[in-house]
Amino acid sequence: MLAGMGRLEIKPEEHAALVDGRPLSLTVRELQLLVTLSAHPQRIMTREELFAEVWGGRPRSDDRSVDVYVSRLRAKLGEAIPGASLIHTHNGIGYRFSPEG
Amino acid sequence: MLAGMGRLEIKPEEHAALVDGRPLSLTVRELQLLVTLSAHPQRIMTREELFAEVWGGRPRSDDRSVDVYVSRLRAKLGEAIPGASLIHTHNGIGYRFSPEG
DNA sequence: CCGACCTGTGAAAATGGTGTGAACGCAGGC
DNA sequence: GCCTGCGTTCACACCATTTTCACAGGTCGG
Repeated sequence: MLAGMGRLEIKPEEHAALVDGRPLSLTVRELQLLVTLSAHPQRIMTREELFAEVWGGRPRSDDRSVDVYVSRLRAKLGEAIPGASLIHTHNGIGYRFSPEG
Repeated sequence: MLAGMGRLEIKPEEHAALVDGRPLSLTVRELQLLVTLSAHPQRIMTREELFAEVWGGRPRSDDRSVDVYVSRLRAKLGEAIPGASLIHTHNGIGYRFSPEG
């Protein structure tokens, strides 16, 4: 419970994500993506769903924006919570947020 | 109910198979196969049927794809639900999915 | 105008999935 | 108990997808 998650709070209304009470410095897009992912814990979300929520509309068929922002998000989360892996890849489908790690 | 099955939920629409609420990390093929098998509980399905549903078309006469993917599926299910044997071999015919184990 | 940052894109590198052949093991018939 | 046929698993080569990097254009504040 203390390991990995429980340390991370997400407050969309305050445009903030906190680790141990300290705000991460996320860009708007990164935060939107984190909010969207974490709103559906343990649920596998397709790129299309994520894109629709964060960017709006439909992604081009070869659009890699979601992947790139997942990568950036992971980098910042990984720095703030070393060892935690909160965002899981589901090959050929999309991504899944898991509070447990 | 708690032993073996009842722990396993299969949600094709969500591209997921859950054990105790947690998604297994199955590949697309593995999931397709599990979905197909579990759609007909207690029914013996031939390799031809399974191949047609998952791969489409007819298998080559010496095609072992179905067997290999059954093996991979069993491995992942066995890890997630130790002791359960959900997929039964019917020699010379095919495979059968049994929720009871 | 300048510098700092955010954003999306293309492309290279890394990772993971797929199907095949071959080795192995088990079950059933004799 | 041995043979034989089928099922199971392994190892590998090929292909697809994901991850990461570098960059160019845009925006905002000083």
